[in-house]
Amino acid sequence: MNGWDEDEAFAAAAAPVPLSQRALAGRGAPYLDDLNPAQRAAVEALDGPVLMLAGAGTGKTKALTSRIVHLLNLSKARPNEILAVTFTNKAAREMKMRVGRLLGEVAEGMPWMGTFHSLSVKILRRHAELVGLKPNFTILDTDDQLRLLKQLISAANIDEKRWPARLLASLIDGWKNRALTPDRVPSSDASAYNNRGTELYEAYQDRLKTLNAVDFGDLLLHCVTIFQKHEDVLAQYQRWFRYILVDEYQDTNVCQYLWLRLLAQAHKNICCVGDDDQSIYGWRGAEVGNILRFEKDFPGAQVIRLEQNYRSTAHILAAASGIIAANKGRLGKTLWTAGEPGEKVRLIGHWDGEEEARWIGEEVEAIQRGTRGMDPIDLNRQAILVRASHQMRAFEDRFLTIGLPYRVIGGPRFYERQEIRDAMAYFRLAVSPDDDLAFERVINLPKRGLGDKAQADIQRLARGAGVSLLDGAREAVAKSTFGGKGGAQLRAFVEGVDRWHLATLHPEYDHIRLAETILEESGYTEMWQNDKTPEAPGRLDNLKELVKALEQFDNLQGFLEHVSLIMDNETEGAEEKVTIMTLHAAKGLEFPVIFLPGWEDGLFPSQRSMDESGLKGLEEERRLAYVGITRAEELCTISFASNRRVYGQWQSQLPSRFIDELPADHVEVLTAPGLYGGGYGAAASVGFGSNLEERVSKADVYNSPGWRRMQEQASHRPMAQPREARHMVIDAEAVSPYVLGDRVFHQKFGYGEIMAIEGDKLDIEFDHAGAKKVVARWVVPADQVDDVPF
DNA sequence: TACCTATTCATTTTT
DNA sequence: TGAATAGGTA
Repeated sequence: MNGWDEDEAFAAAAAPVPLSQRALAGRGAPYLDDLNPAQRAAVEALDGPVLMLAGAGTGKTKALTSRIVHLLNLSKARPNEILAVTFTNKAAREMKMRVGRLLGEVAEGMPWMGTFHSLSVKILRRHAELVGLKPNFTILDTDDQLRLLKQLISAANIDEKRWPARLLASLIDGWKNRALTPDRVPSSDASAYNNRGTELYEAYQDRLKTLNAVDFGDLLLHCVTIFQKHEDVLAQYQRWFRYILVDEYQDTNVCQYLWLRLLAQAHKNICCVGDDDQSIYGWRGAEVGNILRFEKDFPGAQVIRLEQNYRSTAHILAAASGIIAANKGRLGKTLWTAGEPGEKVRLIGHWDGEEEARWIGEEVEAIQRGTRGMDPIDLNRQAILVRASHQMRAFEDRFLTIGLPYRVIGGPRFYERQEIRDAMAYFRLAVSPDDDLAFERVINLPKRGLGDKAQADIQRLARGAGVSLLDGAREAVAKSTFGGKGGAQLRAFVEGVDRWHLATLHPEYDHIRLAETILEESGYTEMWQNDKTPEAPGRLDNLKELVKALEQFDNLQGFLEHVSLIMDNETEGAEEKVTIMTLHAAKGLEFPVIFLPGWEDGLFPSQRSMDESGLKGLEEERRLAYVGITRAEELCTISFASNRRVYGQWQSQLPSRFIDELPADHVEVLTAPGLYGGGYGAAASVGFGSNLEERVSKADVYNSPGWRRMQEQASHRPMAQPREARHMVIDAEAVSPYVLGDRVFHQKFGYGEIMAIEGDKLDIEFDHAGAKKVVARWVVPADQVDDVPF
């Protein structure tokens, strides 16, 4: 973005001239001048169906947002008549922001810009009764869903060991993704889940209705059901949404496709943006077919291709194009750039996974310092993208050892974390004491001496009387069903919930204070404070953050209403760190420097993917490779290891078949130290320049795990480890504040004892995490660990 | 009820 | 290898 156009737009909007006037005034639309011809075509083709095929890094968000602004500018639609759908909250936020910037106003006036799910909630709340729900239905997370299914499974006398609840859950999700209500599940699926899948699906839906709850899949499916069964309702929305825009169309599933098609039928002004080459969520129900079929589904559709890439160098683009060319049935696009050829994509093989992590760590540091005539690139602008999250560990271990700061993206999202869900269950109970799922979740958390048996008794009581579990518990307290400790604690629990609930009834209660009180009085905070596991402090931190998040809402109700859909996990500080994440998580992002490790057949492409989905699976993996490479702006390094520990077993690995698909002209092959003949001078030979030689001394090579292992293999007997360096204490007092035997605390590994000190590196035997080598500044003395007061 | 031990089984995860 | 879960035992 070069900025001047935005300033211009801002200035124009600051004047109190109506948009339509401005459009007519001839000054026109400055945002149009900043578009390339394809983008401009996509922005100006306002009417009728349009498919915008936007390759990676071709400025699709810019086109999309300009298009919205253009619609408004030409008075084609009022802000509330535009439906703009994204998959993620992040994308929705960004779109809002950028439209607002172009418009010079806050895009608050666009109520129908959001994710499929949030928009569906909005619609569903208005018509809940049409699918047998009350407007205040709760949205279950996957955890609740699973717990519910487990109950149904055991009620149906099915052995959950042979037929896991997860299996049923994914089955049901799959049906919902395909917009199949229980009565529509095809007979070909009848054998699913021991022939009882459909039956349990129906039971599950009944149970949800009773609980006045929906799962994520229902949000979309219920809307589709309403649209299909109630023409008048559908017609109302059809009329309302004059223009529809969809982002990431290649990721839509059948249900979302129907949702869109139904809504678009009246005006047929639907613009879908996507890239079939970046469809990587097939396993989650996304149908590439939706985008491939677009022209058939919407006759007369215009197809506009955005092919000029503004992100990556020519070599990187060529490598990516070379890979993706092997896929069949593409709509076809050719990315090009007006920019420099840049560095070739680098390819390097390593002896094993540790070696690979070690090498990447050194590269990251070298690039950070500036290497080979390249300007220094800070850590924030470098990323390592892996196929599966377990691959991250090798890098974490290595980076921890050398003290290279990193951040891991992915893992459980904030609101999916156990402690957050527990706390939310308490809040839910306070707001709606009848929430049985919430009750079940926290009744014995912290432990109140109310185990399975006690809970079953409460269940029976409640069901017998036709009341909620809380009331059942109340009954049990009144009748003194439980003696001793459990009985007293149950009383306290019931009284507590009553008290909290009462507090929420006050029109102007202090919800932040109440939340704190609840966590305090329930003993939940205390539970974690007493917890000695290394995660406990982090969990307390998360709880604090949760309470902080409450500030943005007026009350607990409002918070609960939105949190299941919008809680994001973006509390990353400004600190400089390398990013480690999965390829999936990287979609839509870009970094100057990208490392793509683990390109080995079976790992990437993943064996499982190929086993389960055959050629389709392989092609999706290939698209993943394409996504990975196209994340890189300047430097992309692909690597593989010959040996890797898989489930604790050493396995020799073959380079990924994708590697041979890379166009050789755009790839520079590096030779790793310690690999095959690479040990001696060859370490620095092939095209690598002298930097490596400077960095990796001979001793390093000889000490590298790969070298050692090679020696072992050659001699058929284990080689002595070079132990002396590991256990020698070098001037411990001078360098490190620690002494052998000191107890320390580490954010990730918890408490441990120092076994050896080498400079600023400590060998620590952790209580739970085992022996690790860690840089001193990552730990604190055990007695200085703050008790995180809540 | 709670803890300890044996067993099982391992992708990707926008909401 | 190790995390997660189920089942047995104190």
